[in-house]
Amino acid sequence: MARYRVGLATRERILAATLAVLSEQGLESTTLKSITDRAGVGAGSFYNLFASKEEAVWEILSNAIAAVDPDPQALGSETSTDLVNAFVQFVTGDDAVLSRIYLQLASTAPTDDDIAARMARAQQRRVDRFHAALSREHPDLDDGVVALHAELLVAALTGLTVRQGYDPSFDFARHARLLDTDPSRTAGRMEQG
Amino acid sequence: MARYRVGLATRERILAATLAVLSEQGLESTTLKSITDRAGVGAGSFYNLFASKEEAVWEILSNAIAAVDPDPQALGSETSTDLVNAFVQFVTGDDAVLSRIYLQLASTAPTDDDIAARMARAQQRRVDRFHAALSREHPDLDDGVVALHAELLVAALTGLTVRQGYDPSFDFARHARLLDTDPSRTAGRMEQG
DNA sequence: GCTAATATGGAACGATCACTCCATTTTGGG
DNA sequence: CCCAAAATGGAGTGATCGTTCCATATTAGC
Repeated sequence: MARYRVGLATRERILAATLAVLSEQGLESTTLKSITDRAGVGAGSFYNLFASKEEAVWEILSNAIAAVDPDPQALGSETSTDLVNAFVQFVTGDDAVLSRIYLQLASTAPTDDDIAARMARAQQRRVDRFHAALSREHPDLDDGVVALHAELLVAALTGLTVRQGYDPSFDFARHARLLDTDPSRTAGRMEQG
Repeated sequence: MARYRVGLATRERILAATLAVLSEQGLESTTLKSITDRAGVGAGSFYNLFASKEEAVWEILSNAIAAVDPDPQALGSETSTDLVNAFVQFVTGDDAVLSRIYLQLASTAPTDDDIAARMARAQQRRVDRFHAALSREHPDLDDGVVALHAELLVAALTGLTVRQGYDPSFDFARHARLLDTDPSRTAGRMEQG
């Protein structure tokens, strides 16, 4: 759509405005008007560059999620602790509000199949990362056990994010770092149950 | 507001319709029109009985949350396993959709102080229950450790609920029942960290 | 510097929403 | 049976939303 230099520059300004509004006002208050006002741009310009409001929002969120990757090349050097710390960074770092928006989308997913599919993919990727790291740290354990423990770990981190959402004084990092990154005991419970 | 028999009956019909629409269509699609159409009632009748749409929705949600209580009189006889099972029932039982709506509200809470306060109270009550049960089961452990473990347990359950939201094939009950209800190892990690 | 492609702002559109207003009917205590 | 209070349906209100349309201005290849 954008072919002239001015157009590409405007596109960047709009994306920056979208990030700013999302961070400061949350998903619900991120209206087209709030974005275009912030960017100092008319609605016509916006729709000359984006197919829909959703497109701009997704572009920001995708970038935010990808940005918190401790090992972008997937070299297999990251530990489960690295991954927990990356998650803590995602939730408490500079763009913390985006993690809440991400969560908000996850909760509305059941209503929207498209969103549900995107969330499922992102979640699976994250669980796979934990799974791989845990396998490296505990090569002796059964793979099914490790996979399950990875699910439980990511779920706990997600749940702590929810908790943090309505109680800003909650010490997310402390709780996150106290989670169990050793699947051994989960293994014990599986045999028992 | 309602003083005649017909009015009270209409009130019940509206609440039943609200529950039905919430369950079948989710929070976002629960408009005033969808409620009144389902109840076979005009908007005027609705506002003769309820102050706002929110009032009806909250009445349904409060009931749903209260209904999944294993020990309503708080006699202190419930175990942590009872509480986990009650949570499983809340998420996978007949009114399962309500747990997703509950979660959806939790995620939008940061935007709305009133909702945030309600959610914080409900969450605290749940954590306290787990805390009390765990303390009964492990009277020897430090209270701070048990409190922290209760937080982690409820967070994990919440996270698994999110997971289930966008992947209906997820086996919530299995994962929930494999969570660690023994704070001992958490205690170990606290000393270490 | 000509010109077609692109960019721009903002009025206008149509849909949706929660809620109000009110003429009319129904209720039930005395 | 009376009649004030309560109940009722639904048209109407005003606000907000994403999106479209279009006249005008700017860009950049030639």
